[in-house]
Amino acid sequence: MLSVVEETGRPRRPHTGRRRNEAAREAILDATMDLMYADDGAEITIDAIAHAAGVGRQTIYRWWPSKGAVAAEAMARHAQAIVPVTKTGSFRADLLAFISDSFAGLADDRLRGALRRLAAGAQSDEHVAQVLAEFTAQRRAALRQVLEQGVASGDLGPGANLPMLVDMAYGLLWYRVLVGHAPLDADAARDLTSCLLAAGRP
Amino acid sequence: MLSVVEETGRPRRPHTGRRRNEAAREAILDATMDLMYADDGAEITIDAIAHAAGVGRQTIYRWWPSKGAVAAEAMARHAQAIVPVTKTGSFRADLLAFISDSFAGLADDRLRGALRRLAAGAQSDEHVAQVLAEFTAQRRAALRQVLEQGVASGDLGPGANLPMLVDMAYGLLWYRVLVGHAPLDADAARDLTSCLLAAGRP
Amino acid sequence: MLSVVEETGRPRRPHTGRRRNEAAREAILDATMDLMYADDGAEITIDAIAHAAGVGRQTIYRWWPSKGAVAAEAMARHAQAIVPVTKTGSFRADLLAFISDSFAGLADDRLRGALRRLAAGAQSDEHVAQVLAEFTAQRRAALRQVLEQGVASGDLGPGANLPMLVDMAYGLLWYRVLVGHAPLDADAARDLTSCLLAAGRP
Amino acid sequence: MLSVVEETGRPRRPHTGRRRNEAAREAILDATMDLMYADDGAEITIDAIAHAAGVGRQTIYRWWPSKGAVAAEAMARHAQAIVPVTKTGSFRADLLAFISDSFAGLADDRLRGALRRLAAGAQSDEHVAQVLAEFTAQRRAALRQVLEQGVASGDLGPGANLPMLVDMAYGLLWYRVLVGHAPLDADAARDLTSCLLAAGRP
DNA sequence: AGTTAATCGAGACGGTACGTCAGGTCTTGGC
DNA sequence: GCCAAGACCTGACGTACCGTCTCGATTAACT
Repeated sequence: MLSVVEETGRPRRPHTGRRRNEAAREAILDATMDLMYADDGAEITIDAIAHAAGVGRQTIYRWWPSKGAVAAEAMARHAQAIVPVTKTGSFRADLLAFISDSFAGLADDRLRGALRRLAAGAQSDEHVAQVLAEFTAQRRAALRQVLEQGVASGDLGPGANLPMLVDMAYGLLWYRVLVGHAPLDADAARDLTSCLLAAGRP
Repeated sequence: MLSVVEETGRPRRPHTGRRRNEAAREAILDATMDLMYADDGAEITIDAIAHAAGVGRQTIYRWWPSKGAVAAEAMARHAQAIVPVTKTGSFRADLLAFISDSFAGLADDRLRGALRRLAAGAQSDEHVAQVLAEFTAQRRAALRQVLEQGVASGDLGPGANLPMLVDMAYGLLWYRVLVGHAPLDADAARDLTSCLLAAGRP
Repeated sequence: MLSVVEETGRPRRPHTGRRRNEAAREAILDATMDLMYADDGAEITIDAIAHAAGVGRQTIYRWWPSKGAVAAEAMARHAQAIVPVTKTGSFRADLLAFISDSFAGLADDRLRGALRRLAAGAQSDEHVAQVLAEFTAQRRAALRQVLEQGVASGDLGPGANLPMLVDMAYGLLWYRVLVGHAPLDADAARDLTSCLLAAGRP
Repeated sequence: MLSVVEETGRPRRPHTGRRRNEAAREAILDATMDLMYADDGAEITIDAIAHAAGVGRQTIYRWWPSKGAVAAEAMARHAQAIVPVTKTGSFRADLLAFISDSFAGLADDRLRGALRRLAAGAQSDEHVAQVLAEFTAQRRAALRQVLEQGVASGDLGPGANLPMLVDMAYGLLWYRVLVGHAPLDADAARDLTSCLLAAGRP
């Protein structure tokens, strides 16, 4: 529909006067995500975000304290429960499904790239660090929920150190994502599942 | 007046003519480490490294392809034999010692900060990524060596998935370093050791 | 505390937003002229201009294509109406006055130095060449105007080759400025005037 | 002859031990002239000269105090009486021939470029200035010699201001070379000759 | 209905760091 | 001692972003 898009391809947002323009805000977050997903390894700059969003730089600085804060909010918007917890009856099958799904999602180069940028950004930007912390906490909680089913079913011992098991699992995932020395494929998912079961065995 | 040091306090390195000046190389790496250890949060600049090392910028660019590569090599130089493999006779004690020592080294905020910078830099700089890969490969090899003693002693089963165990251990370490949601203290070392033993049990 | 000048002594120019800041432009040109007039023989640096003008380097690059172009424009600004055309009634007196004034202005070492830099710069910088061309064209036009009075009064023949006379006059001037083998004093002005009159005689 | 030139095209000069290598000296001067004649407008660098001459930079610095000094000496070597003084019997013809020949030599873009570089370099390098002074003095002497024939023959008056005529002639030449606003063609030579004759007429 | 006020896209501004280039000095190893 | 080679320190270059500032427009909210 031509009325929304100029021939430059830039959406011509309606002015909202003296109230914040939500369309601009979303354009900024969308553009930021696009850039984080981009696999060209290019550094993300405020200029690039502003230009991609068709926005003035000042509009970004008006609403976010730092580039990391923008990236963080953009990531947080997209970090919704990617891996739903399934229940098949068999604990091992449930755990394997959870881990396999988690790994499978990371087969996408662009998503893996975004996570790497997120982790890297968190090391120097407090806002990003917070988003990473919340994001990983959600994931840990989800996995822990799965493992607690294992305790309930007796597949794991009552004294199993669940936080440690969770951290070992996600530790392996992030370690391989960030270092890249080994894949996160179906075999890895199976092996990790076995190790976790053995480590938590009664 | 000392013959080695000018009144400026800068070591007056002897010129080595048309051959690479090893003293300059080491001054650069030392200065880089000093700056990485500095926890003032300041970004490390090529200018800062050059100035601190008493070196021209071009001398850095001549030998390293990027700032990250310098930092990486500086890190690698200091990461030698941080954790010596001990042998006490008991496999569990050896493994616990290795992990405890590894964790203990990371109690230093500045070293942890350097590792975080290293991991973050690896996500956008290919040269840093390579050094991180080599560095972590060394550490994995060291841990694997320890675990193989466990296989030999029968504490671990002959079919234990050693690469997976190693990645789980270092995964946990890096995960907690980079996310910071849980400590790497003595309890964590003990718990991790137990989990690894259980996961690799015959 | 003065409202215009900070304690650093730097004029705190008002920001003009998204429009070019004329005050900055003039500060740049003024600083450039100051540096060109400085006879310390130091090479003029973009950094030096920017610093002296209290301006970022990029602001210079934004508006001028090369260092020479800045210098050229700075020169051109100061070269306005250095030699006013006078009219006394006697053509010979007018011509002598014009030439004498032109020569007298070059008695200043610093102005002569600036012209030498201008001519030298024009040989390798197209932008400077253009400014030099325009500047010299203005001067030639002024002299030609004087000579045309001579044609009108009959002191010069109707077929006098005015462009050649003009070029001979300014040629001598520049030749002596650039080579420095002979002075541009009152005697020289008188002799040149005589020669021009003789060469253009009816 | 192939024994002198490597396949790289670089002359393999014989080493002269602890005595200065004249072949190297000439290679440097030749390379410098080649670069000055080059019409690509590129700045001449010591590196470029050294590389073109197949010489170490130090060998240049050992024998010349500055880049300009090299260029100056190189120019001086080639500045031998380019314009021979002819004698046809007619003073006007002799003068026209001298001026025409002088102009004709400057039809070559590369020679004109070299002269422009020479004049430009003289403004900031004392050594080049000296060479330019000597070179132009030679030319002025040659032209003066021609004009003195005119005085002897009566074509010029006994009180003709020869230095002024000479400077007007060469002034015009250099002015047009350096500013480039008008050509140095046959017409110009003829007009200049006429003006000089008129200006020096008894 | 007119005034005020805040947002928006835009882009100039003063800076800082970048990576490159050239200058001039120094040393090696061969002759 | 001269020469080719090339590393060294220095410093200027032109570029990329940063975060700030102002503009003119647009519109909402308040007279």
